[in-house]
Amino acid sequence: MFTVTLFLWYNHVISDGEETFVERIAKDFFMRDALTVARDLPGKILVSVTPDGICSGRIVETEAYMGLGDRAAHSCRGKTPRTEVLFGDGGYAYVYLIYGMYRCLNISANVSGKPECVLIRALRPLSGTELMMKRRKTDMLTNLCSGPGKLCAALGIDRGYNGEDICGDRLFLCDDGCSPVIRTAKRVNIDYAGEAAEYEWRFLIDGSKFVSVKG
DNA sequence: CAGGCGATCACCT
DNA sequence: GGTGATCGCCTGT
Repeated sequence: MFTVTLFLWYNHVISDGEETFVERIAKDFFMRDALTVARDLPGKILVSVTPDGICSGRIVETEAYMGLGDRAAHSCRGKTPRTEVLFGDGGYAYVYLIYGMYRCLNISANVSGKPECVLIRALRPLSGTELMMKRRKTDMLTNLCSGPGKLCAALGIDRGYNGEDICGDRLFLCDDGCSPVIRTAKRVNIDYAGEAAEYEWRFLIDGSKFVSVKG
């Protein structure tokens, strides 16, 4: 199994005893349109640091939400208290409660005034799997982070993370040079969005066993 | 200020 | 494949 230990004071990981340097992803990565960011994120490593421990996983599935013209986007009808963070600069977490009991993690994209974001839909677990298994009450690796609600539970992300800097101390992303083959699909559970439901704005690592739903 | 509902998940058949 | 859980947010009165 691929195990990673992250040392926060250096930007490197140790993978199966071999040291590999990684780059922390900076704000400019997220200051681009959400479609570009959503396509570039699969393969990158998401890291969560909490008092209980450090968890990380490789992003294997994302969706782009394009704001004002996108009927599936929460921000399509303008600014509300909930969606306020989307109207700021890219690179901040948008975390909301869905179906009364689960949370979804998005990263705001593009510049201030363009309320776009990328939904993180699934991870391949890398480090901190024991902690994630404890939080999720399952020991099945392919079921640990295979959905937006699941990965938030696994990483300990609650609504206190809304507005959190995605290049910060509690939450950040790394690039270890992985450049997987990406395929597209329609976004999930947005049947209400009319024509926008047909757009192929979901991005997955081709062949990954860790995605949420096939499509 | 009340009512409807959702960018999901787990469990059932 | 079908459905119930569960609650904050948004909309329309």
